[in-house]
Amino acid sequence: MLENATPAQAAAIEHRDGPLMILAGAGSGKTLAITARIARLIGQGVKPYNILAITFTNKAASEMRERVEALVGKTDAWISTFHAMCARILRAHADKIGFTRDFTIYDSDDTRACIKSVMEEMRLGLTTLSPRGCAEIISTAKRKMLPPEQFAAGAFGPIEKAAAKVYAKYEQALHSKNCMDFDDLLLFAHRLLNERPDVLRKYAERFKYISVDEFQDTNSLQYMLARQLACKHKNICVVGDPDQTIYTWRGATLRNVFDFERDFPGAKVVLLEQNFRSTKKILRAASSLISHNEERKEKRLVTNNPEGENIILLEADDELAEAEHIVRLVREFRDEGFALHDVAVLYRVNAQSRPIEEALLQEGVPYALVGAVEFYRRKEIKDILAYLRLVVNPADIVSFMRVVNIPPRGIGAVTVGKISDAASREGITLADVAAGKSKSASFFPKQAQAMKEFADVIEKIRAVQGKPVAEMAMEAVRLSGYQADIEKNKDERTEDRIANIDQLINAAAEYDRGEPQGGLQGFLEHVALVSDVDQWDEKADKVTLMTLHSSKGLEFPVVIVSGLEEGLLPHILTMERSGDTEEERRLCFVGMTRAMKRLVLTYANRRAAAGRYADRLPSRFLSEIPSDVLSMRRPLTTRPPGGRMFRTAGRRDYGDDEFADKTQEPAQSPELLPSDIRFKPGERVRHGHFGAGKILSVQKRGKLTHARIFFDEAGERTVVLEYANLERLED
DNA sequence: GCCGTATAATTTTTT
DNA sequence: ATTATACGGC
Repeated sequence: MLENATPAQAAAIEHRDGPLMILAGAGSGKTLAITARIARLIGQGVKPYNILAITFTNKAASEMRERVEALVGKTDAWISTFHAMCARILRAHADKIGFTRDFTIYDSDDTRACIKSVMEEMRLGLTTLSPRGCAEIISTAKRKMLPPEQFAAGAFGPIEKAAAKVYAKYEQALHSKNCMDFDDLLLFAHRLLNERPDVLRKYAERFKYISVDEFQDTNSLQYMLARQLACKHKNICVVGDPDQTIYTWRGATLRNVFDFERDFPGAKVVLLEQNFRSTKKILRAASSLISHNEERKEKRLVTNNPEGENIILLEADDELAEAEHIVRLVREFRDEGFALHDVAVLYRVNAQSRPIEEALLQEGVPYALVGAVEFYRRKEIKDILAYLRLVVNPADIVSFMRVVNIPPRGIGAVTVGKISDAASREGITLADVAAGKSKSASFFPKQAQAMKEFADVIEKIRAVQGKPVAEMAMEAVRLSGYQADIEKNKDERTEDRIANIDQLINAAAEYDRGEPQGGLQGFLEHVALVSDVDQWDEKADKVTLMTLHSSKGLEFPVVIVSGLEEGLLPHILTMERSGDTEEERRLCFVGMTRAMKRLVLTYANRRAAAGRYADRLPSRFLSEIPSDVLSMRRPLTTRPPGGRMFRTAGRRDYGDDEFADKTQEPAQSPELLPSDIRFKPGERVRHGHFGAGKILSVQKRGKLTHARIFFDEAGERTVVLEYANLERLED
């Protein structure tokens, strides 16, 4: 490998001891260099056990592992993301920070759900603060390592003050339920290493050689972790390209790059400036674009590659036409001799994939969608996983709330409220309350029965623990009633849902094969951190579709960057602050520099957003590319404005409805009604959900009795006395 | 009290 | 267009 390396690459690969920073331009072979260096260290007698390599994604981690193992054979080196590494360390030492080793990891959806339920419990008006916004504020605070009290002290304005209160309650909720969110993984790992010298010593001594890839996209907490781990041997190698910083919205900061030289005096700095990937024209276009960033250190990027073809600039009427022309171009490239797997279509937002998918489907061109609605976040997948998570951690409140009434078993919002009240009042888990262990709560017999059945389902799945995870997953699908529910309520999504569940079981079986010792706990962690099935097969002959963000670190002979429009790239939500626009430019730069031989840029004059069409202007980034490397390609065909060639979405069948109605059973009336519904106006009562109030009026309506009640906190409401289970209060 | 339907609100990128 | 919430029915 050294034979073919440039002097700069060789310097990076041959560097052995002491801190090293590789500033590597796009396509300069940085991943190759870092992999070669690790392989060389092992070849020189360094034990893989003493090596830690941090990558940005799990995919990158498994690729690096494959490359290293291809060179030196199977290894027990740690090659993973920061988050996976932290989870591994924390599992081993969970007791030292007040958790147990089977803690649950919340992804961003779980986190939001948890914050939402905390806010509801606090009866906080959702008008000032959305759960989403609150989650964002809390995450930012955590990344700055501000605990709730400190954040509260510095909170400014009503929104931050409210968020600070939620933050404190949320932390409590997570901790008491043995759960952690993504930020906690980093935070607690840092705290553990900081407060326990014995633990720090163990890892700092073990990891004699550390490398961090995509260093430009690490946040300060991650950098601190890396520094802690490198404190003993100081053999840390960081690799990055400031021009490819595209995750500042997640806390990434270039300060790490500047701090590195300060924190590791005498660090060797290697610049990789030769590009081995792209043609001269592609590189000229990308360089010209990125030179428009003002907060940037000038960096050269040169190549000995051929001049290459011009970049195709494609204008389309709307996103449907854009998609059709993309498909047409794909066929042209195939006729030129490119394989389908040579082609990638990149876009700013996942929603852009849909018209492109439809066009590819229409023309019978196979494609692979990377990312998108991540597999493990699909509804039915999360439902099944929630059952499995409850087996491992019965206190997991988010999973409990998620599936306690999925499939519907007659446990609604009010009952759920009672369950969570009882749980926090008595200090027992939600699952305990469902199993009937609460002393203080009272439920209708129907609800109590349903809860018991739910608790039994969890117990029955637990009984299969120890068997392969795939079998447990199958049991969960069956025992939960999910399978029966899907078979009963058939609709147009049924096939998809069944396919997804099959895929989940496949993924579990694959996990069982790869990690026979991992168990359910290991599988759930894998799922929480991996976010997508590692199914993207580069060898399969398919066009690849993915976001610009996910394309980082990859390369393709042919790249089509779509949607170069003002408001989309740069994205509208980033256009207010100029710094953010610079990040969008870097994002565009990342996309363009994925291309080896051919590059296509596309934009549409109109695009549907939120169901409505809006006119679009070409992106400012297009004007920053020299026109002599561009070839304009106008649409070959046009169609009437707004006209659609084929649309299947939104189609509805009404014909079957009346037959469906006949097969439906009549709704069952509750088998038991509270005996005493004789309330009169003026009486004070207590309601399970709305609290205390005064009856204004009572009115018989058919078989049921409606009462108008003024509640002290909830205001005026109408309730049905037969169902409301009111408690009479003395004046 | 739960459930189905009508209405309103919402759109970035990912560990 | 899709998804969360509000409302009314039983």
